[in-house]
This record gives sequence, structure tokens and C-alpha cells, in this order.
Amino acid sequence: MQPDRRDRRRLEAREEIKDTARALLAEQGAAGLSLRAIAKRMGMTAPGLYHYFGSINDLITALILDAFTQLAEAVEKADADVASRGGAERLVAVAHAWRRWALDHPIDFQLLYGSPIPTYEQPTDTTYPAARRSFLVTASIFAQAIECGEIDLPEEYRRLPPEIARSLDALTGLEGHDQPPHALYLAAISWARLHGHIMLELFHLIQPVIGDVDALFAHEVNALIRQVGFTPSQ
Amino acid sequence: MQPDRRDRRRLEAREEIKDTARALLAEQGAAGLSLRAIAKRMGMTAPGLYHYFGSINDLITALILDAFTQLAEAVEKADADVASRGGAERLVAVAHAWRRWALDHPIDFQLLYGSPIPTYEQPTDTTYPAARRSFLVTASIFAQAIECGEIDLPEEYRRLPPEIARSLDALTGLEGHDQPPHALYLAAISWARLHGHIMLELFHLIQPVIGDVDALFAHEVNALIRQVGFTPSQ
DNA sequence: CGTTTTATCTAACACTGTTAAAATTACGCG
DNA sequence: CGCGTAATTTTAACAGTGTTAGATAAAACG
Repeated sequence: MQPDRRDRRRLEAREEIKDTARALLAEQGAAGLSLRAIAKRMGMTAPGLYHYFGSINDLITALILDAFTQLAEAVEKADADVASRGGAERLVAVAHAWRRWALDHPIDFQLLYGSPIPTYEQPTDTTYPAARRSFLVTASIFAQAIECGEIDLPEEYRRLPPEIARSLDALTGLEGHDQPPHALYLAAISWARLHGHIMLELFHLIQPVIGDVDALFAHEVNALIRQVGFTPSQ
Repeated sequence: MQPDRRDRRRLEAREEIKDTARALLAEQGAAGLSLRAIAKRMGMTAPGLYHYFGSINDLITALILDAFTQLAEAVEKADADVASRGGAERLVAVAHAWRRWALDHPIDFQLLYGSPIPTYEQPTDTTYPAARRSFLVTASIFAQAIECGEIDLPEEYRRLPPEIARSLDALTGLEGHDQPPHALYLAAISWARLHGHIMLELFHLIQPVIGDVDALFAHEVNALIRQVGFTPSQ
């Protein structure tokens, strides 16, 4: 017997299903995603897919995990491209890459950070590690910037609330979280600011008042850089 | 004939349908919402609902509009309760009321700012005015604070990007937008920051790293107050 | 070749939104 | 009161959905 060959065939089939789902998702949005549609496009029938995914929820979860790593890779690449520069520039690059990926993959992004499928319930324990990968890029930048003295922490971020400091202390050193508390905190609030802009933009809620959302985002990223304490001259 | 009586009956039926939908939504989430479920609970059949709503999309849109005004009223009330105080305190009150409403009505909030129903497409031109009402509360606070000299604009917000300034200038004076450009801009970025925190919190994405999200939000609101230039002493 | 495992299909169930047509109810007026 | 009209509501049906059970085809192994 050749389990490799069979397993490979099985994995290929899983990939083909996911690719078809992604294509359907891109063409017709979340409403166009259905097992029967996927199966028809692949030349088979819906129940056949159950040999590769236990349910449509499992399939969606797989798509979400893939999308998270795709986002993380885009963000990591953007960071790597300017790795030689200072933390401020790296953070700017990461922020713009993050937004760009969201705008280029709106359905995937809503799959990650919205809940476009009513029947679908996100298995938080599974998806969070995938979500964390992008976050850690930001956290690492802050960690290094703090260590290198690129950041002069403003008063409001110098002393963290004790409850939060406790959580962050407990986290530091744990599984991949080798960043100091301040880096994690700054990364978290940066993530939230970034995320808010992107989501409002994706839903076209901020365009009517601001108009040029590109300029808004660029300006706000610059403001963020200053407000977290990056020294302007550097 | 008494059109008033019939119209009133019709409006009451519409309200009953929406209330039933809200109850179903609260009990079973977005997945539990269906015309047949609503009809069954009301003691009628699904096609009967079509005399009150053209489609389930129309019904959802109505729910969204109601939720937007409910959010706006909560925010306006929070502002009114501290109307005598300074802009900083008003903004803090509004921010917390906003978050509180979101946490107390997670499904409604996702209905507003997510797209929980795949087949549903938001009629932006209809929902945006409703969304704007909450936004205008924040904008008004900023407008008054700027006028009263409560705000000493930091460098990064003193000069706005020309593309944005142009949009904001065009908006000022138009339909209810009597706020100066800087007030609108500060309100927009505050909204985005607020929104990002709330969304990440609703999806339980920020708890694993921060822990005490109440403390995080309170701290970030305080940071926002300072960063937009509210004088600390006031 | 036969056997056994793997993969896929057909049929069915309980749902979904929606439409057409029929049936029922309520109302105003002579 | 009773008739006629208009407003409601129901039944039946269509085309979808995810999912399961059981039969069937295909491939792999001895």
C-alpha cells in the first residue's frame, strides 16, 4: 500500500475544494458559497464533499485559517521588505500592507473579522492562534523599537493599568510571546485603531464624511507613530 | 372609511413582526431568523408577512434602522446626562455608552457593522444617515470643545491633508453638518478607534492578550482624550 | 481473480425565501 | 341587515440550502 499517494490525493482534493470555494466566494460573495455549487463546479455532487470536510463549517474554518496565514504572510513580507529601516517605518509598512490586503480581499477579510455566515460559529480556540500571527509582527516591531530606544513612551502609556499589566506579565515568555508588556500593549491598541479604520472603510461608512480614505489612513498611521512615542527625527 | 385605524393596525403588525424578529435574533442569533419562524411564533404563515415587508431584506433593513436609532439614543442620552460638563467628560461618557450598547446588544451591533446575512446587501444610502446620527453626537462635542478653546490641537491634527480638508469643507454647512472640518475629522478618527476596540472585543480577539478589556477601553479612551488635544487640567 | 477499502452517487428529510392563486376576513355603504 | 369591495391570510408550489443513509462505483491489495 502507498499511504503517501492516497493521502496526497486526499490533500489535493481538499485544496481543490477550498480553491473552488474561494473562487465562488470571490465571484458571488458569501451568498454564492454552497456545497452544491462547489460540487457542481468540480463535477461532483454535494454529499461527496463530506469525505473531505465534516461539514460546511469545517470548510469555512479551513478557509479562515488559510486567509489568516495569507494575511500574516502579506504583513510579514511587508515588514521584511523594510527590515533594515527603523521601527517607525516598519510599522507604517505593516499597517499599509494590512489595509491593502483587506481592501484587496474584502470577502476574506470579512470572513476573518465579521461573521458573514449565520449558521457558522467560529471556533475561537482554533482561529485565534492564526489571528495572533499578524499581531505578533506588530508586537515584535514594538519590542525591538523599545529595546533600541526608538520609542520615548508618552505619559499615558508609560504606566499601564495594573489589571492589564498583570495579564501581560503572565503572557510574556509564554509560547511565542517573548515581547515585553509595553510592546504587547502598544501592538494591541495599534491593532484596534488599524482595525477600526479598515472595517469602517470596508463598509463604506467613513467615506461619506472623509472622502479620501487613502489620505485618512496614511495620516492616521503617522499620528499613531507619533502618539506611541516614536521619536520624529528617527 | 377609517384609514387611520387600518394604517395603525398595519403599523402595529409591522412592529409585532420586528419585535418577534428581534426576540428570535436575541434567542438564537442570526441563524434563528427566518420568515417561517417569525410567522409561526406570531400564529400565522410566512407568505403573510409579505404584506408588511417586501422581502426579508426589507425586514432586516428595518431592524438595522431601528438599531441605529436605538444606539444613537443611548449615545445621545449619555451625552445629555453630562451635558453640563466639559467636552472631555462628554466624550468619555459617549464612548463608554457606545461600547456598553454594543456589548449589551452584540447581535444588533453585528447587524449594524458586520454583514451577518450572506444574502443581505445593505442599502448604504438608507442606512448611512441612520449611522451618522451617533457620529454627529461626537462631532458636536468636538465642535463645541474647539470653539470653547478646550482643545489645543496637537501638531499632527492641526493641518489636515488637503484632500480631506477639501471634502470636509464641502460637507460643512450641508444638511446637519454644521461642524467645522477639524471637529468632523477628530470625530471620524475617534469613531474608528472606538469601533476597532469594540469589534475586536466582540469577537474575543483582544481578550487573550489584554485580559481586562474594561480597563483597556477606559485607558484608551483617556489616551484618545489627551491625543486629540484636550487640556488635561480641564 | 476476489476482497476490502475508498470514493462517490442517489434519494430523502427538514429547512430556507419567494411567488401565484385561492380563500378568508374585515370594512363601508345602501 | 346584507351585499360588494378591499385588505389579509392561507395553501401549494418552486428552487434553493445543509445533511444523513444506503446503495453503487472505483480503486487498491493479497
